[in-house]
Amino acid sequence: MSVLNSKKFYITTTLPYVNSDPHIGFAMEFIRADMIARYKKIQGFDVFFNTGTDEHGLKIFKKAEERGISPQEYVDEYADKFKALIPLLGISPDVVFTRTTDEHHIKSAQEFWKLCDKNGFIYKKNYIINYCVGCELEKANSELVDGKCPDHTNLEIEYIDEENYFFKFSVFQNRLMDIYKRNPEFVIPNHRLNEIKSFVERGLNDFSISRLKTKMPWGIEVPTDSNHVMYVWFDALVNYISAIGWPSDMEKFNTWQKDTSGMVQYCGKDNLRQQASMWQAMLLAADLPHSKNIIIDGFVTGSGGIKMSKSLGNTIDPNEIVAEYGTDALRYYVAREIAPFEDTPFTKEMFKDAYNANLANGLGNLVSRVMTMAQNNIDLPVNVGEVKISENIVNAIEKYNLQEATNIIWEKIGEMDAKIQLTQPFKLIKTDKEKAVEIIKELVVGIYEIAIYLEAILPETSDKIKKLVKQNKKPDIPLFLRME
RNA sequence: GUCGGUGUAGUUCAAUGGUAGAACGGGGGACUCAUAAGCCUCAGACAAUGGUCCGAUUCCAUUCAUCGACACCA
Repeated sequence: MSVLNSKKFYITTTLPYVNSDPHIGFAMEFIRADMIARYKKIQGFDVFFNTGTDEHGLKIFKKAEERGISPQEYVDEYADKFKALIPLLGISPDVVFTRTTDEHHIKSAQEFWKLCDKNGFIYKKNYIINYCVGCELEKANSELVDGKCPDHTNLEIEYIDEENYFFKFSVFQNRLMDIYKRNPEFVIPNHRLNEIKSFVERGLNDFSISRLKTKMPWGIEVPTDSNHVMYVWFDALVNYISAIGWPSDMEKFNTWQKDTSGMVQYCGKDNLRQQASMWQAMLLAADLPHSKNIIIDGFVTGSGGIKMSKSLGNTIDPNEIVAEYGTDALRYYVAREIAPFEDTPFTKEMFKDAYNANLANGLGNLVSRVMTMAQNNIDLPVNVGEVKISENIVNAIEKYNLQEATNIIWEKIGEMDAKIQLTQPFKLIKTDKEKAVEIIKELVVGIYEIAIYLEAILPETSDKIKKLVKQNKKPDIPLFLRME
């Protein structure tokens, strides 16, 4: 199969850290990236779609220890849980799943380290660690309250002096600012670009990129020093290029990183700095091209914008939603009801309301009423012809604004319901059959168009509608049953 | 504390220096092809205070509320 001449597109999610079960925030990110990937495929691009799991680090090591299993057993179990999202969320089956424990990733991360080292951007220095004996964990300065661990205020923080490798982040300030200035769409939405600009503008500190192996054995060994393992940055972030063959298959790498004019990264707002500054500096350090777009999502919150947490009991489990409403219902909600780029509350109540109003009463009901009229009054399937995605939907998706795109589709659904009311083909059929059939045919073409528009958003539903049109048949069971 | 964002109907959002729009939810109506769905229709809002202006929801200031950044937490 020759793909030499077609356009290329590379999109990736962040790799979630596997210290807990998949949550709705990642499900949202995954679904959105999938919609963009599917859309690009429909537009004729060859698409590389990457996701995976971040599986190293002290927290995972400790959790495995607590459960008395090996870290590898622990991460295997979690990798499976995250892989299970692919069918659950209706993700393209050809998505590439990169684990940071994969052999090729480990090699890639080590080569990346060596290259940055060779280029003079890695050095060793002493690093003071805040260690809480109560948590048995290192603490960041920002995690401390009045110099103490908030969970163990009775204990003193121990300051441990150890040697770490550092990355010369500070020298990239101007070059990063340059990227931001030359690429006004580099970070989407714009206010997040401003945020990262002001962060970089204030000046950058080098960051620590290794840990002593004696304290944290669960990581990728630093290739130049077997006493150290890599800290998360030089491990997890490198997956974006290890996934596409760097450095073992440079032809593949060039296809997906250079011919695409850069990777598109989806991430949550808590990942802005890593993706938009640290990772970009790392790419510069390795003489690799920077990313094309970094799309920042808001958080899914509980009712009233309150942070979701297990203790508040306001978390949403994607498994539960899909079990009750189906994959496409969740995809619909993610695309249209959760604001792109901003925080949005998500409650089961809100979900049910949106489902009933727009999927059961809206799309599902429209397909039923149109196809019933078609089946009863037209002998052969309607010739629907060639349908292209409309211009305004294309524009919305180019801006990664799935809400705007789906709004356009639902406007069309509303217009079709209004048209049926206005033209009343179900009544006209008794007096002017020819005219009524003509209207019904137009309606069938209309829902076929909607099916085409929905291909990337609700693939399963899109297929169902196309099939019904081709068979000139009303659905045996409603597409989306009303929920009470 | 410093810097920045936001505050509009019950809810989620939109627009605008000059009668504030929508969707969902709620009330009413006529219809029946459809999942008691769809259509029509009614009610309902500019956080507070001051200022600029002929006129402010929109600009400015202050207050209150809320979110974020201020780095090595992923």
